Amino acid sequence: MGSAVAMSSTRLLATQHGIRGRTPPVISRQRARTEATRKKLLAAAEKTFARDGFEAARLEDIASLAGYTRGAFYANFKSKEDIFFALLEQWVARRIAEVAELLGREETPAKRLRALREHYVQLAKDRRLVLLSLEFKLFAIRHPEAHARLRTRQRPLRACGGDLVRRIAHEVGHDLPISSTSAATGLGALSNALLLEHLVDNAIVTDQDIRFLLGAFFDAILGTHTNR
Amino acid sequence: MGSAVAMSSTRLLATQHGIRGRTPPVISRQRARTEATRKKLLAAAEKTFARDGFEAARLEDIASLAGYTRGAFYANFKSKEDIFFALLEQWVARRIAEVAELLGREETPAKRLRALREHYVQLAKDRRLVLLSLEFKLFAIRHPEAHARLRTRQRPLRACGGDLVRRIAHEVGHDLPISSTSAATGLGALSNALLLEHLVDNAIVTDQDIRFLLGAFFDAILGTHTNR
DNA sequence: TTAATAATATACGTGCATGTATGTATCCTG
DNA sequence: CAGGATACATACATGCACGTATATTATTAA
Repeated sequence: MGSAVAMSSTRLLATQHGIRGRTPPVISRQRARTEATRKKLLAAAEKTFARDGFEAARLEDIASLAGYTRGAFYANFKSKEDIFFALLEQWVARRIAEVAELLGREETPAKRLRALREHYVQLAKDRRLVLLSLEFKLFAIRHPEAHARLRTRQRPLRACGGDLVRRIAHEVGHDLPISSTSAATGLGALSNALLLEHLVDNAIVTDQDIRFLLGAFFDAILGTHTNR
Repeated sequence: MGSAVAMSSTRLLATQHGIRGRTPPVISRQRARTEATRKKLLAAAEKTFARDGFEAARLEDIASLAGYTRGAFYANFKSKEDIFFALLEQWVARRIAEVAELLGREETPAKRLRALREHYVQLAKDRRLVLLSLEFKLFAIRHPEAHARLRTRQRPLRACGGDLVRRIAHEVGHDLPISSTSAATGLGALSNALLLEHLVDNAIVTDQDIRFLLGAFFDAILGTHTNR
């Protein structure tokens, strides 16, 4: 909708023609529609993969959850693997943005350190996030031909998290005893694993347990000794 | 083959009759055969589930890996779920035995503490173990109707690990800041998670990283400060 | 408004893993 | 050694998710 502006030129061809009162939108409605359904399909795939796992997930479910049939799916993606990889890219991009945002939010180094600590605790509350990242990892391990590709996509995220940890550790004058990337990966790994245990048996691993264990691990790695 | 002999008393019926020189085997050869194939099938299932995951695993593969066809499978198990649960029980029993064994091996409390520490490091080297326990957990999370059942089977193992940790911590005079069960579960969780990360990208999480991170976590929880 | 093109739905064919039914060999009883 | 039972294999039926081919609806251009 948007009565907005300027000749459509769907792609390269800027078809000049007598301008009139109502100028066509820059982006054709068709393209907008396509992108919208792609997003809906990706969102639906995210939910479905997290709920059922990659193997058990049915394209039918993904499409219908997005409000379409399988026809729409195949118009946008080649296969289940295809949308899986597309999801991974979206995922990595989002999480990198999230990390960057975290760095800029707090003012003082001490506050940033606390924010990072809290970040890992919060990470352990996002069920979808844990299950999805598990699917990515399991897929990589079990599909040698896709392993390299998945690893390559994941690495920027690892590096990004590692940078964050290194920077914050450096700010508070602490030397990491291992590579910052491993440290960040380790923290994320524990966070994921604890939520998983919590989901399996929340009577054995409680929310407080998670908070405590993650905090202890964080302090052990970043050499800080905050309250508690 | 086996020129052996005589009365099998397959189950309860101790058919008394004139005893002869060679006393018969208590277990009939048939039962022995059955148990042998069950074991082979379970071993094959263990490999297959770890390699492909529960969903992708095919009964055909399990059977053939064990040296049989699907006929033998269905003679011993009702379905894929059935062997999955059977595997879980075997698994829990074995790991509990393993933990008990660990406790009795070392002499002094200090040695036992070190052995426990090393135990978690070694845990992070068993690929099949990690992938299988992941499958169990994911299955529990994703199948509400089976969740309670799986949780019930897992709990003795958790309790057992918790006891071990508590006992050893107590021996060296340390008070655990959280429940011993959570502590043990947390340690196991980190161990699993780190191996998983290592399998995904062994350039980012190296063997030394795993050893260091696990050690740091262990010391943070059990309050010890051993060398490196 | 109409013709052309893109987006999505419907219909159809196919493969594959499951489960069952039946056949065959091995083992036990007497 | 014969008849019956048990362990396993082979053959068959079914269902289900996938992928493709075709039809229908929405959008754009003239």
